[in-house]
Amino acid sequence: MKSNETKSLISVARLICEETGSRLTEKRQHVLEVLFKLKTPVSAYELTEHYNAIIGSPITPMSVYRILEFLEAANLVHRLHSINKYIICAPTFGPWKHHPPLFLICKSCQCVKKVELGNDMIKTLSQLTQKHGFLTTGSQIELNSTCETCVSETKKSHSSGEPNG
Amino acid sequence: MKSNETKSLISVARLICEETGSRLTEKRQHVLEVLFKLKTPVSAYELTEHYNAIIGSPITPMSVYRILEFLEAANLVHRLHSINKYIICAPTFGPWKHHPPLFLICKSCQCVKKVELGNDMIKTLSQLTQKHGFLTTGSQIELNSTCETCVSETKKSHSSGEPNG
DNA sequence: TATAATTATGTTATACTGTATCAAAATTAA
DNA sequence: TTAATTTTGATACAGTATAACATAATTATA
Repeated sequence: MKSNETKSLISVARLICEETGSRLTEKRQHVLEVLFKLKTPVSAYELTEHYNAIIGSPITPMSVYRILEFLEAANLVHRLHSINKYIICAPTFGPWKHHPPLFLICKSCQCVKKVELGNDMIKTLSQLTQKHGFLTTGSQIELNSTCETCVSETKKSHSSGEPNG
Repeated sequence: MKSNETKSLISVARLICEETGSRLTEKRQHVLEVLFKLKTPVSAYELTEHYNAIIGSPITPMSVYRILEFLEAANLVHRLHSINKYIICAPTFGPWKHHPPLFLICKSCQCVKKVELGNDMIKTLSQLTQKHGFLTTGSQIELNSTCETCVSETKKSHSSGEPNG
């Protein structure tokens, strides 16, 4: 039993595919659904495991890579280069042909937060990239840092004086 | 015969290491020198090949990884997460403990441009990351896009109507 | 409808990337 | 000199990504 959210996701995805003359096959749908359920970013191999656990018919990493490539090109999935993982990207997250969001990625626990940039920020960034000979559209920004949780945990283990072994 | 630039690089690196009580060993020096010569970002394995080609004594990827980790912690080498590559970072490029630069990376040819951000830009970004529970210091920003050269080359091959096979 | 062309997936193999582990060597501290 | 620490050597292996070719499914064309 699919949720309404999932149904809407699939129908939007189908529209996007039809626009470009490509097909939203069953496997591609399933990959989207699995990513939608997970919400959190996963590697292609992790996705393969989840797929095989959730969906009836099995899939190989090779197919997953191909499907991810397709979905990424269709702006339905986003690839986080810094951590080699994938997350669902539309329609809940929305496309960003002209307004790339900022992805905050924790170096330690690899949690991710998507942040919308303000208009002036976008403008400044666009000017900067153009000035240096890079395309603005289709760009994606990843900021690698450390999240509060990981910072406080590091502090704890340091201040408590517990041994590392 | 080492250039003056290389000599100054090494002496600065030595100072940084001495500050933290660590050692700038021969291998570490060599890795720095190879990266300095290359200027362009390389993977750990590519670096290994260059090292073995340039330097007399051979090195294994395992050692290269360890040395890169060390040099990165010392702010002498920068790791570009998005493309899993390393570039020299000091003293020519300078450290950025509190003012992370923006790295423009071409998805197609993987060329890299380092861009200094203005003070207001830094400020806005810092506020944004803090607001979302991420650390500001030690962060690094990578923007994946396409460089002008690759854009025009794509256009050329498309407009000329030449077949893809 | 039959045939050809295109697209998508199956399957296997393999290359590339990164880390764990333990041993040996080199350096520093006592 | 001995002990502790740091660095490197060497091997194995886990994880990531792609190449290549075969088969199946879909679409286009006669």
